[in-house]
Order: sequence, then structure tokens, then C-alpha cells
Amino acid sequence: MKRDISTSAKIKEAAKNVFLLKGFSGCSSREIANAAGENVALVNYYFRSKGKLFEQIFQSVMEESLTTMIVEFGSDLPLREKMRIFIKHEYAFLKKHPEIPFFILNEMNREDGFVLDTKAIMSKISETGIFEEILQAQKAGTMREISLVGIITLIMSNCQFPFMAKNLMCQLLDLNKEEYPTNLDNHEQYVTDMLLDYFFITNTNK
Amino acid sequence: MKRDISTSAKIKEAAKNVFLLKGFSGCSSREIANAAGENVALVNYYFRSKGKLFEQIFQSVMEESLTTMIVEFGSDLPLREKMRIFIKHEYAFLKKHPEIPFFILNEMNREDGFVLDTKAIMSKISETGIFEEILQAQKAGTMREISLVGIITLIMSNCQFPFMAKNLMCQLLDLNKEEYPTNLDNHEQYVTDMLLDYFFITNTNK
DNA sequence: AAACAATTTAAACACTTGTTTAAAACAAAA
DNA sequence: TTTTGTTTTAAACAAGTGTTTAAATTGTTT
Repeated sequence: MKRDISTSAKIKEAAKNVFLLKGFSGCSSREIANAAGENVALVNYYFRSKGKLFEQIFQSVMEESLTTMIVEFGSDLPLREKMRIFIKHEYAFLKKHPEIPFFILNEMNREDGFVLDTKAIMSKISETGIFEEILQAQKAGTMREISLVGIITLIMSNCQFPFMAKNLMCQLLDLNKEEYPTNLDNHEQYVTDMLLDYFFITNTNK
Repeated sequence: MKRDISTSAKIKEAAKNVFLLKGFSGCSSREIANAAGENVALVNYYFRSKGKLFEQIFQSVMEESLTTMIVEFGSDLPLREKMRIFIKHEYAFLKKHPEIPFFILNEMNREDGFVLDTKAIMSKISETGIFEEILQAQKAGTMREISLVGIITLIMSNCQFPFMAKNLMCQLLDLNKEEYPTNLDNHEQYVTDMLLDYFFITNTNK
């Protein structure tokens, strides 16, 4: 009768928090239920299993992360500016959701991690024409000849690693966890300068 | 009487393989025992617990990884060449042990991951004088003014991420897992060029 | 040979895991 | 109020967890 959407949503929200923090294998159904303030059986009543619940959440997190990058690629700014803004938005997104990079990586490295449907999202990105734009810039000589895979890897490395390696860096370099965000602000500038300088060939043949 | 070192070593070796592949929470004591071809109880007979066993292995892996970088820092090559060789050795090491970066990161992000003793190793690195050398180069104007933390983060990002994100990249970009190493060879060149060009200021004021 | 201590084993321990069951509580319709 | 269907609950399920125990096996020393 009365569909209590609140309970289902409460579980889903609690599950997202717990999964992001501990990963799939790192938490139990009961932990999720407790975090939601509900009974264990309700997790399987609303979602069929712990795995199905995780699948829903992971897919949504994945899409959220990937669609963030679509917006600016469609604009008609110069390629270099597009890239700069993209990196800026990527850092802004990761500052809000610093757990996501490791969460995704962790799941992708799980032995029985399910295959996810990224083709739909990747083709959306492809439809913005960003990839052709890069190839044309390379042909025109304004951009260094790096493979698309290389470009993407360079960007992801320098954007995602600093966030997922927070604990490692803080222990290794004896840094204060509270002031690590300040570090990240500096690093964003480093990364932006370095990547753009490397990607784009400035005309110095005066 | 006769100390059968073989059994203890067999378990340790099997445990290292399993831990590297699945992580601490991702495997069971019995799985380790089976991989070693031994009884479950022997794991706790030789090592006091699963946790103690992991602690030993993690510490050794951590030291192995960090001491790799010490050798070349002591040489008297120019700083730029030192860096180039360091990146080269780092990539060579990671090609041999591609699971290590994620293994370490995963453990550092575990909620009850134990604090490790890195100060001893870090001070060894510090003793090579590499950090002072960088600061002097920055003062002399041959090196860009980036914080030490920034430099280390840039290097680690670009060396470690491509290895730990193999599964992610392959799924995302629809790459063949078997030919990913080829990608890594290309990437090593990109990374080396990019980092050195960014770190060091070439004298173009002719 | 017997005695001894180190090693290995199968079995059990108490506990947690994901999931299911069957009864209770609830709200709305008859 | 009774009926009906949905939601929630406590309890149980079988399987798996790390760890311990106590007996069996082994090798070495006397």
C-alpha cells in the first residue's frame, strides 16, 4: 500500500557511505543496516542482496564521476583552456568526494568485481568530439604527439593519485592529515602547469 | 630439534603471493594454507596470527619498495640525470612487481591498518642528501620552486598510478590486458620527459 | 631400543558472514 | 470490524572466519 520510500532510501544512503569508506569486502550487511538504523533483513527485502545493492551504488558513483567531465568538453573554448578547466573541475569534484578514486580502483581490482557498463558513458564523452579535437591539434602541431591513452593516463594519474594516496603520503612524509587539503591546492597548480606545458607546444620560433 | 625452515618459508611465500593479490581482508587463513599446501593450524603455529604474518610481509614489501630508490640518490651524477635514472629504476621495479603499489595503498587505507615504521627508511633516503640537493638547485635557479612534498607526489603519481590502475584503464578504454605493458613502456617515456621538463629550468636566455 | 621434543594433523571452538523464514506489526480497503 | 497486503522484526540457517586443542606423527638424542 503506502510505499515507504524513506526506508529504502535510508538504507541506500547509509550503504553508500559505508561502501565508500570501507569497500565492498570491508563491511557487512549488518554494518550497513545499523548505519541506516534498520533491521538486517530489510537490506535484502528492498535490494535482493548485498551484491545487488553494491552494484547499484557503484554504477551510480561511476556515472557521477565520469559525467562530471562531459560538460566542459562540449564548449567551444580553445583546447588548452578546455583542458585547464577540466583539470580544475576534476580537482573541485575530488575535493568534494575524495574517497571516490580509491573506491573505484578498489572495486576494479577485486577478483570477482563485476564488469561495468562504461561504453555508454565513454561514447558520450567521445560524442563531444574531444578526441578528434586532440588528434587534429596533434596534426596541426600545436599539441605534442602522445597517444590518447597516454593523455588520459597522465591526467588521471595527476588528479586522482594525490587524493587516494592521502594516508600513504601523510604517513610517509609525516604530514598532518588536517592540512593535507592545503597541499592539494598547491598540487593542483603544479599539475595544471605541468600537464598543459607538456601537452601543448608553444610557438617560440620568433 | 631439526628446524624445518622450509615449511615456515613456504607459508610465508604463499602468504605474500595471496596478500599481494587479494589484500589482507580479501583472503582467509585457509586460503593461505592451501596455497602453501599445508594445514591451517600451521599458519598460527609458525606465525602467531594472520595479522602478525601480514605485518611481517607488509613491512618487508614496504622496505623493499622504498630502499629501491636509495641507491641512485647517492651517486654524484647531475641532479637531472639522477632523477631520470630514478624514474627508470622505479618503472623497472614496478614492471617486476606491478601489484605492489595498490597493495600498499590498500593497506594504508584500511581502517585498522597498523602504523608502519617508515622513519628509519625515510631518514636513510634523507641521508643521501637528495633533499638538500634539490633545495640548492632551486636556490640556484636550475630547478623550479616546487615543495618537496609536491615533487614526491608528482613522481609517485606518474610512476605508481599507471600500474595500480591497470584494470580500471583497460575496462574504461577497452584495452587488451596483455598488451598493457607496451602502453607502460610508452608512458614511461612520456612521464620522464614531462617531469624532467617541468622540474628543471633550461637556460634559454641566449 | 626408549624417551624426548618439534612438527603436523584433524577436529573443534566461538564468532561473523550473507541470506531466509515465519511470525508480528502496520496501514488501508472492504 | 474484519480483511488484505505491505512492511518490519527476531530468529534461525548453513557456510566461512581466525584461532585453539589435543592427539598423532616425525625426527633426534640418549
